[in-house]
Amino acid sequence: MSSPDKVFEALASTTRRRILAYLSEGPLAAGAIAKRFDMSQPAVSKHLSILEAADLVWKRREGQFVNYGMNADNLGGVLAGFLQEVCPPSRALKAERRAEKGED
Amino acid sequence: MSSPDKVFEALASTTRRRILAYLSEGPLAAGAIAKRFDMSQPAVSKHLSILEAADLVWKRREGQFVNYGMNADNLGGVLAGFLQEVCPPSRALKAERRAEKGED
DNA sequence: TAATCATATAACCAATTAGCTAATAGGTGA
DNA sequence: TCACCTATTAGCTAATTGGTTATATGATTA
Repeated sequence: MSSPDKVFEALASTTRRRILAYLSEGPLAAGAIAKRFDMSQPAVSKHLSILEAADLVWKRREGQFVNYGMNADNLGGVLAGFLQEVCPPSRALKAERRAEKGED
Repeated sequence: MSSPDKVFEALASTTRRRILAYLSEGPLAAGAIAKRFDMSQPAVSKHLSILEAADLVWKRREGQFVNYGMNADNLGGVLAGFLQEVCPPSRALKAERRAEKGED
């Protein structure tokens, strides 16, 4: 149930995009994420809650810890949907393919 | 020379994403764009300059008019680049392909 | 040159954002 | 229960954003 509005708002912050990139390597507890960033732990917590509201990450309490992980499908879906809406189809898809080349 | 930072900042505004979608149908003069949106002409002008700074649109003066058009390649490139950086590759690309299906 | 049309810039305002520290809540284990 | 650790929420501030109206710039035409 994540609106494109929330996703793009979430992605507008460089810090949040870096958190996502960091999470792409695998799930982590909130504190472990905070340690990597040069800001207070509450600040990171707020960023995580914005990412969660956009459904870009999931969250699961495990004992004292709260683990976060990426929702890659949702991110890909929203961005691809936007590209489809906004790009003259042929050119847009070519650009994606160019970036894909060789992967997978 | 458009940084991802500027692109994501530009895309953070719903109004700007709507302007892009509108421009995807073809180039238009600033005034023609402004008429479609329920806000003042200066406000739209400012949005256009932010889109231009992110290199998401081009701008060309023609007589009294200033025409704007999309830079679809740059948009696609930045978003695809980000997906590559942030998504566990296999899943991310599958999501893009799902959205592409049938197009082109 | 003066009048007019199309855009952009300036100056301002209200609302939002991103950070901080301090306080609170949730969970573990002596 | 108490002490301790982890994480979130509250309350604050400074900076940024997105809009406004008024003014300035640039191009055309009489």
